[in-house]
Amino acid sequence: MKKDRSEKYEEFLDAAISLIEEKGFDNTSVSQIVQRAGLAQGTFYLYFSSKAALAPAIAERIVEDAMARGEKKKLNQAENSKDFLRGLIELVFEITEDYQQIITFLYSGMSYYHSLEKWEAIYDPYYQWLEKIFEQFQKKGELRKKPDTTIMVQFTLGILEQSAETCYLFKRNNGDVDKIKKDLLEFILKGFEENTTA
Amino acid sequence: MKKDRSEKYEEFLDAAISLIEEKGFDNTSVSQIVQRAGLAQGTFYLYFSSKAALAPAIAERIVEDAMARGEKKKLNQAENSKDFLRGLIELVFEITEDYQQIITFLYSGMSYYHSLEKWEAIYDPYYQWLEKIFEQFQKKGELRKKPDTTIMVQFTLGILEQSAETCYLFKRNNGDVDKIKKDLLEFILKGFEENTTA
Amino acid sequence: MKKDRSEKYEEFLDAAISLIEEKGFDNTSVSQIVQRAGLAQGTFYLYFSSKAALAPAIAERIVEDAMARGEKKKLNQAENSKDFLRGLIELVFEITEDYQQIITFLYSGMSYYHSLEKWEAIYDPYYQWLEKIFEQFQKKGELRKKPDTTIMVQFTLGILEQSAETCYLFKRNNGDVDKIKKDLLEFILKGFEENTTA
Amino acid sequence: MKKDRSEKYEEFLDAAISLIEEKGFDNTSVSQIVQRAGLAQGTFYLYFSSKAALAPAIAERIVEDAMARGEKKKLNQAENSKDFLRGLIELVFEITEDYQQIITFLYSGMSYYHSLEKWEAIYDPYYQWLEKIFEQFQKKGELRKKPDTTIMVQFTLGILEQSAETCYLFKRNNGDVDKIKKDLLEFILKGFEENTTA
DNA sequence: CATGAATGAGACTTCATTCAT
DNA sequence: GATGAATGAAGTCTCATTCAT
Repeated sequence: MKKDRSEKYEEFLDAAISLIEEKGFDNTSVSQIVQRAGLAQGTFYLYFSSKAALAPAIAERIVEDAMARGEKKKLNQAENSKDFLRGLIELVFEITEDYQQIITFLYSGMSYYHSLEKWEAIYDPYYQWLEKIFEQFQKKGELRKKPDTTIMVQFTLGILEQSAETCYLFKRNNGDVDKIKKDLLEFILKGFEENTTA
Repeated sequence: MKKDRSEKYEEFLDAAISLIEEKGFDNTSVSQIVQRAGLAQGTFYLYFSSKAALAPAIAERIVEDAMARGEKKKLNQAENSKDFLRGLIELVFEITEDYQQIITFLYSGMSYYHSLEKWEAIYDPYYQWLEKIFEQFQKKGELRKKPDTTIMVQFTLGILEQSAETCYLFKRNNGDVDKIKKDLLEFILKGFEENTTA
Repeated sequence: MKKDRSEKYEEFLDAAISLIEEKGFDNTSVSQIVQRAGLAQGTFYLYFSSKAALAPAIAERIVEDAMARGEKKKLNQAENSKDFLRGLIELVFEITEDYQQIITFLYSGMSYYHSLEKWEAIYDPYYQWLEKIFEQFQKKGELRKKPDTTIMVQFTLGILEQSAETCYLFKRNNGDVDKIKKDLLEFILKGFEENTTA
Repeated sequence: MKKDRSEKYEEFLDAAISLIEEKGFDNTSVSQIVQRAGLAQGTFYLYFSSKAALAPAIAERIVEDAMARGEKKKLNQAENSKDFLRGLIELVFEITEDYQQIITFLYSGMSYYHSLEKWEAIYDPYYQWLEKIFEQFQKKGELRKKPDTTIMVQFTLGILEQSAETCYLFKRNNGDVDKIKKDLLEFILKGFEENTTA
């Protein structure tokens, strides 16, 4: 089993992600995955030690995708915290729309299939990257210093993910997605912004 | 299949919840459930039409439990919004600690096993109950009017659940749970409180 | 378990026959039968020692029904062999139309569920009754003497049942049922009638 | 699932036929079949999509067997209609002796497990083959023209199958099987033969 | 007599994984 | 490396039958 992404590794991952997004992890069989990938049953086990090994691989893929999109959006070059947050909101909503089911599965599958350390290692770069940006704006004096950036990232991602999920899962608030985003922006800013009124 | 909660219905539910909490839904078999419940295999199907029918039943149970605990905590009689939120934070953290895995499963199982309408019907009383309390404090002038209570509840529950989950799943912030709760309180209040400083 | 036909005994039999006719014996469960009969699960076993005990009871019912219809048609008072056969053809087609699936099941279930002697005892009155009529016409000189009446009955019933079954099962020959009946009449008469041409 | 008769496909079919012959279709389980075939449980489903898929496969096998035996007997090269019929009687009795229970099951299982069209397609070659032979003798002037060959075949097969079944199922007429065959021959000839006496 | 909740054996089927080619 | 037929354990669910009320 090689982990350095070969062509077939990626094909299996693509197939797996699209199937799990459609039917959930447990309702997706290895044979469906290999069929969609157009490869042979046995070949799967040349690239993944087991079906369960897909979970961290998928998480990795999503984290990388999120960061790539964030950099394409030039989040770290945002002029001010408001613009940055606006971009982050877009990012989280996009990712959630694309990987909704997968993400929820990843949360539920985490503890059973793998060690938590493994998961933390996977998500760490993403968190670190965001913390760094928050720090920038703290230094610039746009954001408060009190909850440290770890917490800020945690809270921000928390509401954003949950809200995006609610938006796409239950299609209530339908059409008002933009209003939700606006409310979120305001809510988070109020929570973290330096009191500029004083 | 009778759904009016009989003694055995509850026994099956107890067994199912504890097992799913331990191993996840798909890794829990009906035979394990009946074994833990001390009943016969066939009896299970007298109370649940299928294994999948457990999901909404569990959700119902949790919602009822949450509301019962909330009422015991007299959340709706809180003197001010700060006390109320403090209580709500406690509530969400407690529920999450007890039902952590189950809740994540419920999110992931929703779309595959049942209609969204069913889920909304189950969760509705809980949301309504909270919205009503938020309204009280809006009327008292303690909370802002702008994001309507639906959104307030959604955001508040969103960060609380996500944060509690993060706390208990990854045991980082360990010991600092109290600090997290304090930060959450402050963050939410800043986001929704009427500017009393002016 | 009483075998002398009580009201409930007949109700179970009615329910069983209609269900088996719809879905076959093995796809019909005792619980479906009691439900259609409007009685309780346990009550079934007061009237039938087991599900398998239905088979001979049903056969009995059909044989009785066939003979009752035959007597109502006054088959034994037919003026000549042609009229008699015409009536018999009608009878077999009617019975087959009403009990099609059941009859085939009875054939297939015979050997597994019960002793052949039991079956012969059930069908015997029917055969005897027909043999007696054939004899009348033999004595009158309308039918040949050579294949004895046992064989005549066997052959006649054989083609009639098979043909009726084919007509109703495969709906080919559709509409031509009358033509089939005419052909059957002619065929059987040619086979058994005394050569009146000489 | 491959249907092109592989070695294992035939092994499963052999095992299934012998078991069903012994105990009937519904009393035969897939595990018994695989056990008798000496293969694994899962392998069965590589060759048959379900247990029900056995039914048409078995029918196909029997039809092919019947035609192969018929050709070996050179039925279509019979010198006259009498010889042909004698051969056909032998054939039907042999087949019925070998596949007695199976054939009855096929009749009863037809409607529940599969579309009638499927069944007709399976049996069609057999009927066509026989019709062609009957036609030969019609053209030679040995058989009457009036009931068309479709009907002739239907009637002939009808009595033969029913009689053979009766012979082997109820073992009455025991020893007299030859007499039955003689009577059948005479009966059918009388029914279809051209009046050569005139 | 009648009831119907409870039982538990057993049926069908799926699927992750292996291994000879 | 790649293949895909074969495996057999395990899962969900049904159902004939019993028995306490």
